[in-house]
Amino acid sequence: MRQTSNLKDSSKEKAPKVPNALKARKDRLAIVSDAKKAHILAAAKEVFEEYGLEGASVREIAKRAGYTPGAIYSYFTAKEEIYGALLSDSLERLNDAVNKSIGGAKSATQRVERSALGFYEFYASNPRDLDLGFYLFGGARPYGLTPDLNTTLNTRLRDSLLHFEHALLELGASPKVAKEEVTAFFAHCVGLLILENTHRIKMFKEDSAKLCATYITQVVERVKSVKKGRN
Amino acid sequence: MRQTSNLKDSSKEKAPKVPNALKARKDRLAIVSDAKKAHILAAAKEVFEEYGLEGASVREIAKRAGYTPGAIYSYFTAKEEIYGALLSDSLERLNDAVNKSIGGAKSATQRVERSALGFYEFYASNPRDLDLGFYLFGGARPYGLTPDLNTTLNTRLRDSLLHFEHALLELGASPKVAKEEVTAFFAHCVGLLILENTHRIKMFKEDSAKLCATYITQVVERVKSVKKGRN
Amino acid sequence: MRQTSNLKDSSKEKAPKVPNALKARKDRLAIVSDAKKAHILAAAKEVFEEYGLEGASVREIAKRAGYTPGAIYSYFTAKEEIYGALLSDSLERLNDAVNKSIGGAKSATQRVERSALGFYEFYASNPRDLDLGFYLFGGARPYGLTPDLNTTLNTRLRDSLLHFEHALLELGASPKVAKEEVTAFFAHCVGLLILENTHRIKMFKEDSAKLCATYITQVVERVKSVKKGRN
Amino acid sequence: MRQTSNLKDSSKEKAPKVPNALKARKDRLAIVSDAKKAHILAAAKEVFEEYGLEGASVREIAKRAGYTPGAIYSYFTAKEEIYGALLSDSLERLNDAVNKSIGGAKSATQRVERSALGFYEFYASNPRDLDLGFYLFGGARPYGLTPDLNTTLNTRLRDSLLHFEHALLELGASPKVAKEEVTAFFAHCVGLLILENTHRIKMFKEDSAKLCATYITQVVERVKSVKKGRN
DNA sequence: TATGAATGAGAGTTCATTCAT
DNA sequence: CATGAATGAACTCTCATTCAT
Repeated sequence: MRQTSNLKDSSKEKAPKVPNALKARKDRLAIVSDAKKAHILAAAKEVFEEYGLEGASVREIAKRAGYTPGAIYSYFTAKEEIYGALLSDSLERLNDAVNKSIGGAKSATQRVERSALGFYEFYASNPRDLDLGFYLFGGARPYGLTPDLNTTLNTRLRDSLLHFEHALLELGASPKVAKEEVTAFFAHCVGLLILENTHRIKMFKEDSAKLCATYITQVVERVKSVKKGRN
Repeated sequence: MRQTSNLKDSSKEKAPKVPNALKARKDRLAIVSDAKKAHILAAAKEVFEEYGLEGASVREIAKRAGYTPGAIYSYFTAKEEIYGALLSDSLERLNDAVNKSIGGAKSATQRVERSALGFYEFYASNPRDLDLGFYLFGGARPYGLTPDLNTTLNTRLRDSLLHFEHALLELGASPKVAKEEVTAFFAHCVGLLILENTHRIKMFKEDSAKLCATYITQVVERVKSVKKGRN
Repeated sequence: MRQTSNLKDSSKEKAPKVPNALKARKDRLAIVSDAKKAHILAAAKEVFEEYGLEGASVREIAKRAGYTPGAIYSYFTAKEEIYGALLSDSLERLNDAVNKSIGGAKSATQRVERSALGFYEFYASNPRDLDLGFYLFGGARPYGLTPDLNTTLNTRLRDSLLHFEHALLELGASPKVAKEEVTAFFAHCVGLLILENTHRIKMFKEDSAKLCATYITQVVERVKSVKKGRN
Repeated sequence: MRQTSNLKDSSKEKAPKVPNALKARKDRLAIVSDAKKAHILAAAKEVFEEYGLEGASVREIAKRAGYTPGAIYSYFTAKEEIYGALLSDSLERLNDAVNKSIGGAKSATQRVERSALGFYEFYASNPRDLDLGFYLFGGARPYGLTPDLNTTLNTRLRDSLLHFEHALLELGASPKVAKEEVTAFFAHCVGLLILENTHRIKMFKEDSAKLCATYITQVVERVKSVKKGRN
């Protein structure tokens, strides 16, 4: 969990104005608080997934975390804040996953493929995060996030696709084409994931992972062929 | 609105056993009743769109339609029935729109393009229907529709894409490929529409209608080239 | 059904002020109305029995009688009036049953036995009437009968036990003893019937009809022995 | 009120692992909670008596106890649970009353008389408990008590009459006769109490307490004379 | 007479949130 | 920090009754 932490980077601080003993105590408390917060968030994640955004109740979250409802408000000021924290954390993990996926890629083509697949696979194998992210993708009613947080979250989502865009450029796509392909890929992904995740895909009896791979291949081919054409 | 009407075609009836006056009165009442039902559904559509599936309340629907909450239950037996009626109607209009779009198509290629575009454009230009259909596409928690209705609705959705599938076959696609392309197109569409409709697409600064057209062109090319390859 | 009828005894009327034709028409209408009323009451009886006094709804009564709820109010001014009519009718039938039971009794002893058994058996074999009568016996909340009707009904109930009282006197009981025995018998009956009718009697694994017969025998013996003692 | 208490006997505890302060606080809260629960139950008892089982509303109970409706649900999970608690408590007090009544009885005859009278008098002097118990006696529609609770309550009711049955055996009655007499007495009691409690007894102008005493005397005589006959 | 529509009150229950302790 | 109690508003839905037609 990577929600904003109470912990501060304490290195390089000199001439503390607050006595060191007091400070240490504060840090200790903050660590404990963070751990409890994370515990509540884990419970909340389950509940949000099980009951949906509106169906989830603070009562249920509290129960699952082993608290009374009131206690939750020591850590979060409102139900919506919990959702914000959860979403925030989810996006961090998405970016981590994409970064890791690109890891050892040796060619531009590989970078294109792995960044795209990394994105898809994160959500395919973490359906709960798809549910959470749904608000961002547009499926759910806005949920009262602060405009600031909203912007931050959108940026982080965009970030997760930057590697893909860069790799396309590397592969020879024009900036315009790259942007178009990123958008189209994102839409395609969202569509496939939704269908897959809610078993609605069975309607068409297809395997969404395979379809995604096919789509990525097509993107690569398109970009390469256009480049070749220009040469 | 196409919900099952109380009206019956009364032309060509001779020697009525029931006095004409009575019958006429019943018809009149049925017309009024249908109109009122439609009026409530219109109000409900707004409310569902504004507040989402779970956020919408019978109270609000009633208020907007100019009724007390209890009055709604003269027309619908439960909140979910309202949603069902709305969704049902929406899918009928979707099918109408697709049929109309194919209308004067002169070639298989045109049939492919128009059936796909017809689907896309219906939702692009009727965002409220996208919201309604969302349950079917998988975005929201299931909403307690009866299994029967659920099946019916899924079938109607599938129907709206059958023209596209048939046209692909006509164009030379194998049944397998046709199915895959339908699924992929559907996913792509859903993704684009969601992004477009919730203004999330701006994030990528692209025009989703254009992207859809591009996608359709690619489908046509793919199918044609595969066919050519086989020849 | 013996609810107050619209029919009037038209014999012995001379010099009618209203033309005969009109009168005949009125009578005809009244007969139809009575029949319909009776039909509604029959439906109501079922409903009251099935759902209890408070659980019964005008909607349900109307549905079972093949009417819309509003139509009921053409025949009864309120739900409670239906109950009153039902109760009234029930008591008339109770009195009929007791009278019939005494019919061919040849001795005072037989009259005691048959009047008591007649009372018990009416309710034992018409459990629905027991439910109805329950208000009178005290089990249910008062149900808004008019004081007039209330008095009438109480009187009719009392009437049904007068034969028993008279027979006891005949058998030699003093007026005081006769009254006490009537009251005690009534209480005993009510208790047994309730237990029997609601299957609560099984708790004690006894047969209430047998217990009632036993009780009546005891009454007869008591009265006879007291008389003998006095001689 | 004897509903399951939160209080635990804390005497004789040594070396508490939980700090005493905390424990004391918990106990204090539990006492207060119990008192409040009792207070709500008292209000509920009034309301149930005034409006009957179905007429009583959670809103009214809350108002009378000085709460908002929602607050009630901190103490009871459903309206029916309130009724169950009330009935449970009532039956405990009934058993207490009967036990106390038998207290100093010196002979079998006295035990018969006192156990029966104890039963009668409990309800005669606690009319509200008669109303409550009515469901058990069969007067009202079943009220959705859990089958478990239902069984428990029936057992407790049966318990309250066991002393009477045992005393009859002691007096020389055969097991069969004892059972019959218990059942008959119970029915007689229920009948008398209902009549007395709803002032319906006035109809017969008799004193139900006197009638009950008379009935008990008769039982004793019957059992004794049968025994004598056998000797 | 009978209908269908509508009302207004009220039912039980759940909820996010607050707050004294 | 955590609790248990409490609030007040909201929820879906049902009811007896009225009334124009």
